[in-house]
Amino acid sequence: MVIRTRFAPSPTGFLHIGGARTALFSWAYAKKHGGKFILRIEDTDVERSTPAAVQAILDGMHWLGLDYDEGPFYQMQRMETYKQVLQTMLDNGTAYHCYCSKEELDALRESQMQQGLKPRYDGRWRPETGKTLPTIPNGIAPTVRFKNPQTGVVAWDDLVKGRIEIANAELDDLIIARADGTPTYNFCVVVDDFEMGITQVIRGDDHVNNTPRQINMLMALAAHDSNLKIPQYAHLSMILGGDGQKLSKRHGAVSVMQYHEDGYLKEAVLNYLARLGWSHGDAEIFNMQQFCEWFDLDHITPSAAQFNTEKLNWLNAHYIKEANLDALAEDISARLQPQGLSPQNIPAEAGYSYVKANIHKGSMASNLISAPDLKAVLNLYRERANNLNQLANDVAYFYTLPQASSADVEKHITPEIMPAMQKLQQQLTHIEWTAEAIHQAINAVVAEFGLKFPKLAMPLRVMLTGIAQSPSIDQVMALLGQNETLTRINAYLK
RNA sequence: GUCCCCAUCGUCUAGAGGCCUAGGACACCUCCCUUUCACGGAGGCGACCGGGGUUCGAAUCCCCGUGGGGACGCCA
Repeated sequence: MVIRTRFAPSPTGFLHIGGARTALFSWAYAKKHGGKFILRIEDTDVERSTPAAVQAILDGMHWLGLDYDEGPFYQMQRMETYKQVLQTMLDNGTAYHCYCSKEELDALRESQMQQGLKPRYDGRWRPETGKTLPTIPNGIAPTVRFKNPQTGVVAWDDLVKGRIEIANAELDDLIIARADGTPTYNFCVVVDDFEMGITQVIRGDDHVNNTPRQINMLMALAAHDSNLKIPQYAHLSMILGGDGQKLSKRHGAVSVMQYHEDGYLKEAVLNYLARLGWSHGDAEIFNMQQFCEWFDLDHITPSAAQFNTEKLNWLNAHYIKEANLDALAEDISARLQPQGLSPQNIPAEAGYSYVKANIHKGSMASNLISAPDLKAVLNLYRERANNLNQLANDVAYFYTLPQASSADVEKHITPEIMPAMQKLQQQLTHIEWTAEAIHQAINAVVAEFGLKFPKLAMPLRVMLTGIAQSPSIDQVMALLGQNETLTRINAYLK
């Protein structure tokens, strides 16, 4: 049997982290078994569905690389099918018209709640042999309800939660078509999962309660269609926010694209999500190919998982170190643009001063030199970064003049070290511009003045990078370039 | 309220009756490395919700509590 899974989001908002994990698991399950992954947009709620949300979902999936084999299918374009099935059910008596008004239903619910009962439809329009139905009121368009069995139990072996049984007595006759004739969610899901040949329904925990109703409908349909097979169900428990609270629009339910903007690599997000609720022994770091080979439903935890940004950061750091340098440079370059810095677009011959002229409107000296190569810079910095925005921020001083804080200047650039700095500056003018030679030059001055290395390295950091933390200062200088290094030092020597 | 689900370090998890003195990872702490900050390396702290069973033996199975969550829409 060919495995067919689907991801069926409703386009009422962006693709959030929970939806992304559901999609990831469905996708991986299909990949693992050489099956098909189908994308279906559940847009039957005309009020809340928007084209923008559809696009947001598509964008999110595209960013993560969750490609689908079929679809996207839009339920609103499948109306004819639903109407046909609806008519069939009406004809064969598995569904019926209900003329209750919303007000009537609300009143019913309220009184049931007050009596401490489970709110449910009381079946007043449910046809029964020997029962007289109320008189059909004027001016009320009826809804269609599914005639749910009233006795017995519905049961299924949930692929993550195990066997679940629910008494039919707990279920009422749900509305499957609105007064305006449009079908509702539970009905469309049933028709689509059947017609699209879905073999495993992998979805959120919040659908557990819908499952018995859907199975009942499927069975009603099956009675008239021998091809129908009931899919297997796997219900994923939810992802909680870092504080253990449920994620919601107002509570940290961030769009998956937000992670992109916030400086995360898709590899990190994917790896993190894969480990949230699923495990493969002690494996923590693995790529999607590996994941697809390992993935199974047996190792999904049935309990809810809390989102932990710290661990995501750790994975992000790992993938930044592993990233392809060209791709990384492209990404960082894009993150530098908003700051007016575009290292990759600088004409080689224009060089570094070109950038400065554009940023500082000519306020800097304009020695014509080359801007430091972004890839080389990133290679030096990626080891210490766990976020792309942070990384972009860290390397920005290579392309624009840094502004040191007065605290750092006071602390490190003391009058006492100025003679040594002066000497170093002179030495720097006539050496070969390599990290090694620079290192030797600093060492020589340090020895001559009886200092410790950091005594000179720290002020250099502040002068050159604007802050007191950086990679090896000799390497920074080598990359910054001789002219720019001297220019920045001179600015402090006056 | 009713029904359903869940329960191992702070967090993500391993664990399918003896391999458990409960393993790994993130975070945290200590030390090492060191040219600052990071990276990295080595250690450390730290959990089976409670109570009853079943069994020679239970984190693992059963029951009851407790706690948490979900669902009860002409939303999906």
